[in-house]
Formats: sequence, structure tokens, C-alpha cells
Amino acid sequence: MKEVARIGGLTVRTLHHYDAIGLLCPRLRSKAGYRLYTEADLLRLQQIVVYRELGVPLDQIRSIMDDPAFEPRAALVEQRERLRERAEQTQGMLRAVDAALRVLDGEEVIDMSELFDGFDPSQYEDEARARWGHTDAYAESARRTKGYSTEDWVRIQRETDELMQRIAALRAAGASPSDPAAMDLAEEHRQQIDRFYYPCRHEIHRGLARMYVEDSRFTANLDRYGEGVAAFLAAAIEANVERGTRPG
Amino acid sequence: MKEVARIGGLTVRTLHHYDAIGLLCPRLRSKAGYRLYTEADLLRLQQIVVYRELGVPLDQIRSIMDDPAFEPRAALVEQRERLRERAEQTQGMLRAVDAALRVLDGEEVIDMSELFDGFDPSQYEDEARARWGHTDAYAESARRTKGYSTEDWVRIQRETDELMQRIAALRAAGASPSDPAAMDLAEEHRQQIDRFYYPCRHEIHRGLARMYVEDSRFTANLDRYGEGVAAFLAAAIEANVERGTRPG
DNA sequence: CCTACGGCCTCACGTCGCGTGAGGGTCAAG
DNA sequence: CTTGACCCTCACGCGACGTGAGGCCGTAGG
Repeated sequence: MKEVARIGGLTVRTLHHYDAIGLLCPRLRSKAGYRLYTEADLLRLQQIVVYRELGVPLDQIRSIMDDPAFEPRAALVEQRERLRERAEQTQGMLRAVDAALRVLDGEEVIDMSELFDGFDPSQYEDEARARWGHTDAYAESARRTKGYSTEDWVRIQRETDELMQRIAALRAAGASPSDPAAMDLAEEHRQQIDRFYYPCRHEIHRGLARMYVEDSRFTANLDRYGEGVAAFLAAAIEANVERGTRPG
Repeated sequence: MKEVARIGGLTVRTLHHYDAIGLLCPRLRSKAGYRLYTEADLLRLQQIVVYRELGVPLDQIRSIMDDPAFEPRAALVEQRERLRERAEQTQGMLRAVDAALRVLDGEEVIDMSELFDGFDPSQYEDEARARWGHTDAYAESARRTKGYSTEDWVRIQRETDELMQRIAALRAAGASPSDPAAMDLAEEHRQQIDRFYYPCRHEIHRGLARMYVEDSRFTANLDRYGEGVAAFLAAAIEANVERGTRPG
């Protein structure tokens, strides 16, 4: 009876549960009330297990499988997409943890390269030094970031990410870069850099904005939040610079 | 107040919950009873979010963070391991879904190569044909497996996997390959092949067993269930062959 | 000054996918 | 005829919140 089911990696209680919610009701019962699972039931169970392992909620599994127009192919394709997303998430978290560990171990000298997370730091570090090594901003950033703890970095990453998401959301909502809301976010962006890395006046900020659209690596990095986000942010920064420098 | 918190991707209720279970209790309350989160609280919250996203249960997060000897490094290393496991799981599921899709699309002719899941089928198919293409077993296997549906394959995969896990468990428990229990599992293995692929007499089974230890690809594949599992299974099969052919 | 409105508070019950007994019937073996 | 091993049906518990209900706080407007 349930030996068969237990072998499938499930408990008796799980089967009872599936019976109770109508996900898998055995066709037959012995006169004593024992559940008797047929081959067909077991096949259905196999499918259920697969979907469950893919993280599909049970009621959705039921509606999927009870749908007369049940298309296993479409379902599988969708599950594959979900899995891809999950894999990417996991990879991202792994990278974050690895980065945190490197910082903790002091193996890696944090500098401007960390300013734009997602880049290959080793590739980028030399270039950053070559382009900005002579500037005060670079020195200040290097000085500050050396003092940051793992927790600081995690927090910075989160705050940066969160702001970018809000920017992307605003753009997705159809806003123009010259809208006050967009300029406000650009201003927040400036202040974030100011707080975390180096004094970032409007002129410096404008320089960054131009780089976001001219250097395709920056563009690609920012466009992870949505296509055109880099350009939107750059335009919003420009607008904010105008606003910030005209009255003063 | 909670604007700050909501921005972090959490709901007010979540913060209440964390307060209720003592995970994050704001230091201050306004005279009206409003929760006032300090910078320190927010830092702690960031950490909590990180751990939560890594799938750590909340009470563990609490004990981790309240532990005076809290070692962020060790914690991170452990989290990395967990993430690795999760990534592997996800990858395995992706492969399974892809395989199912290929079968469904009929793009791939299933044959002996599927007998030992985890191998690169394209690499393996030619070799399998070259080595066993002239045999009756190969023809029979090809004939049978063509008729299998996606559900069949999922079930076969599960049954195979389940048996291997039982074999690995027996070995881990310190059993000898010549123990009756081990021989029984070897016999089950033989019958599984017999049912799913082709008539598998003891001699054929012995041939498979030798291949499991001589072909390092098979060894590696089976040793996914634990180091030495391939050798253990091979020895158990040999013992079972002796048992099965001597009385008859 | 009253009122509306949004935000905050505290209960307190609902959800999901089961785990974990309690209390009792069934079945084959000794 | 008892002993276990298995099965059944309630029914409550858990973890991490969601989702109101009912009420206090604070401020902007009429």
C-alpha cells in the first residue's frame, strides 16, 4: 500500500493530504477503507512530485493536471524558465557571498571598481586607476572603502540595488527623465555616491551620466534593470544637474 | 518610519513579526508607541534579510546574530555551501526538464545512453551503438524505450535513483557487498534493468558490473551517490550472480 | 474646532504543506 | 487469541508571514 508510496520519497501523511485536497484521490478503497493506488494513480503522483519539486503550489498543480487541455510541453517550458530564474538568483547570491568573503579576507582591495557592481573587478581595476587614479575622488573613494566592513558592503549593495529598481520602476511607469520624480531619484543617486564613495558634485555626476551611455559596459550593467534604464538615468541626472546648478 | 522599512522590500507586518519573535526589536518607541528604528537596527535588518534570502530560518538567524561569538566568516562559508547545493539541485532539475522536453519533442532518440543518467547523451550515443549496436539487447532496449512517455521516463529516473540511494545507504551503514541485503539490492537492480530496458540475465549483469568499475565515467556517475558506491554495487552484483547461478 | 485621511498600533484568525500525535479499526503471524 | 505492524480519521501545531478589525496619532483643510 503505502510502502509503494513511501518508496517514492513521500510520507503517508503527504498522501493523505493530497487526498484531502483532491490532488490525488485513489480510485479504489478496500472494504476496510484502505487507500488502494492504481498504476494510473502512481503515474499521476510522479507528475505531482515533479511539479512540487519545481516549487509549484499544490492547487496550481491540481488545476494544471485537471485541465482537460493540459499541455505538458508548455508547462515544462514554463518550469524551465522558472528554474533559469532561480539559477540566476542563486548565482547572484553566490557572487555576493564570495565577494563578501574576499572582502572579509582582505584578499581584495576594494576600490572604484566596486562602485559598479557586476563588473569583473580584475579587468576593471587597472582601467579605473588609469582613468581616475590621479583624481582626488579616486583617493577619497579608496580611503573610505577600505574601512568598510562586510556588513557595510552588503548594505551598500542593497541600497544601490533598491534605488536602481525604483528608477527602473519609474521609467516603466512611463515617466519622463525631466519629471521632478525622476530628478529626485537622480539626486538620491548622487547623494548615494556622495555618502558611500566620494564627494560627488553635480559636475562629477554629469561625467558619470555620460559614461553610463557612452561606455557600453556601464550601459549593459545598468540595463540589467530594464532596457533603456541607463539612458533614462543619464537623462534624469542631466536634468537634475540643470535643476541643481541653475538656481544656485 | 515604516517607509524606510518598506523600501527594504519588506512589509510592515514582517517587521511586526520580527519584533514579536524578538529578532529585531527597535530600541525606541515614540510616546505614541510607534516603532522607531535606529541606524543600528537597520544594519541588523540588512543582515537579517541577507540570511533570510539564503533560506536560514528566523530563529537560527536570531541565535546566530545574538551569539556573542558571532563569526560572520564561518556563517558566510556555510551559506556558500548551501548555495552551492541549491545551485546543483537547480541545475539537475534543469537538465531533467530539458531532457523531458527533448523526449517530448522527439528530437532525441532515446536509447541505451539513457540507461545511465547523467552522461552527455550526444557523446555517448555513438559509443553505445558501436559497442552494443549489434546485440539483441541494444535492439530490444531501443525498441522499448521508444515507446516510453515523459511520465515513464520520470518514473524510471525516480525508481533508479531511489534504488541507488538505498544501495548507498546500505554501504554507508557498513554492510559488505556479500551480505544478503546487498545481494538483494543487486538483484533488484538487475530486475530494474530487465523491466525498463532489456532482458538482463546474470551474465549480462556481470558485464555491467565490470564496466561500472573499469570505465571511469560509469564509476564517477555512480559515485555521485557516495564514494565507492560503484565498486560496492559491482561487488554486490558479482555476489548476487554467484548466488543466482550456483543453485540453478 | 471639527473632520477627514493616512499611517501606525495591537489583537487575532487565515494560509500552505505538511508533521505529529491521539484514539481506534484491520490483518497476517505466532 | 494476542501481538505487532499497518491502516484509518480527526485535530492541533508550525513557520513566516497575509489580512482584516477596531482603534489611536498627527496633520491638513474647511
